Amino acid sequence: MNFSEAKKEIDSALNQGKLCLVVGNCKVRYDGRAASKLSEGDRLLVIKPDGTFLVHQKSKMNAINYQGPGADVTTDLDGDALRVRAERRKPMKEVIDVFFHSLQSVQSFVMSDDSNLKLFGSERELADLLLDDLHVLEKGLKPLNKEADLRKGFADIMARDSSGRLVAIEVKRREAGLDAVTQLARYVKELSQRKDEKVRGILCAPRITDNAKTMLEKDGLEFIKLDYEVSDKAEIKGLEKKQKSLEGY
Amino acid sequence: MNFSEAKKEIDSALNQGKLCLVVGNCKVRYDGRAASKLSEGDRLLVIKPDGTFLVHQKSKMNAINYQGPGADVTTDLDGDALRVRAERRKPMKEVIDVFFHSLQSVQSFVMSDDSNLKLFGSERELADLLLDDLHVLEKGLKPLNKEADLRKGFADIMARDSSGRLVAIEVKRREAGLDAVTQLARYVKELSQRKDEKVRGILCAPRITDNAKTMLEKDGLEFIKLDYEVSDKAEIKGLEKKQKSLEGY
DNA sequence: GCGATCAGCGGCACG
DNA sequence: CGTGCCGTTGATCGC
Repeated sequence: MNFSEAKKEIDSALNQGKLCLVVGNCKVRYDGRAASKLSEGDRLLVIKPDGTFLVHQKSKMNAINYQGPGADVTTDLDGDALRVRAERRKPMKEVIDVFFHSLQSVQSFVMSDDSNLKLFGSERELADLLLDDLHVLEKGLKPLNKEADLRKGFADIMARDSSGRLVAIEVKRREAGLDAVTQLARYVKELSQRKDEKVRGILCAPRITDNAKTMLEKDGLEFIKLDYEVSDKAEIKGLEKKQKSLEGY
Repeated sequence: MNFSEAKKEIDSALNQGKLCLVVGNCKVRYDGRAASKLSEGDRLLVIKPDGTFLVHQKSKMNAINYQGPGADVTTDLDGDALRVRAERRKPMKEVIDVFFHSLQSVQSFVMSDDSNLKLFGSERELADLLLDDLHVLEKGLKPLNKEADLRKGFADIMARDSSGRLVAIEVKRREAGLDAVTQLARYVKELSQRKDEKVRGILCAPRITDNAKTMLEKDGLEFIKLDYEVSDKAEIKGLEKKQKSLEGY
């Protein structure tokens, strides 16, 4: 395909707010938050109407080079190559240059789409469901306001147990690692200082790594295994108490 | 475009290890780690030779539905729609069904590409550079990374200061938030317990949020502002000591 | 707009 | 293989 035709096609697509796909052999250069070079190879370039700019190789899920929504895309005939540039200034100045040396295809499409994804099984959804069934965790647990105590990030669920102690509950939709325990520990620490009372911390997840469990126990926190099913409607399938509090350290 | 022709084209592309692009109006359903529904709209489907399966809407960087490398892709004429399915069993059973009701384009391409990205400015690179210039952080700091202290999760750099105290240094390539402080605090805590001596913790980043700085100071940790430039070769531009130790808590 | 956190995170490196 | 953690993380939500 001819470069100047290709340039026209891309420019026109950009102008009309169409999705533009370019396949060809290219080099890529990026300079911004980091910097990168990619030597010649066949790639797919996707340019979306919102400025999204994706350079895909033949494997892997993620684009090898990219620019998010809001990028300014321009084209230029640069000697024996067609240069497509995506530029951004918002977080900081960033530039991607794609130098096409040969083209397999340039196409553009009108994309009409008003639909939003409906997702089931998010952490938020699980926490909401659990809030309505706190007794499955422990008898006598009474929910407090869900997330209002701290402004700078706090536990998913706050509650009081049957003996009146404050309980911070962190829900994870997948295996909990060290970071999850660290996070809960921070919440418990800050809360107990703020409220000047002992606070329990419960981590709910379908699984926990060995290291995380060790650290959690050392910190006097608790883990409750919580499996769930997703099927149009996120549902809590069951749970298994595995670890009780060690009463401080 | 005709569905049965499209099916043939896609099947052939899959068979020959080509990149396949499909643009058309479709519905999408996903069931796996979570579940989702997406009603009709125009989308781009990218199928890579390694099984990568991406459904892109007209905006945003990330695919709205996807399957990673290793997915098994099949097609089926399903009444008045062309169904393209990506199935995976590896982490767990996951299925995406894309139902095309009309097609704008089906194309496939041979993709020859042996190049790897050269990236400059990664955290690892910054840490390595800093390791060779520890004095810019503080006079008398001596690196001791060869000890390879902990296996599972540890500070980027370990050193000893002029008075012989152990120092854990965490490098962040971007603004440090609460999580970065929490992470460093965990390292320092574990290390001081393990080594049975007081350990200093230094966080190096171009910026730190207010909350994070507050927490860091309360935990007796230190922050050193560390700017850098990336230009073909990651370079440490300068630094600014901002916060000194508060001598334990 | 900043900040904290989630994500079907993905990907990598190391044990 | 698990596990920790970085990422040009991106995207969302609350303030």
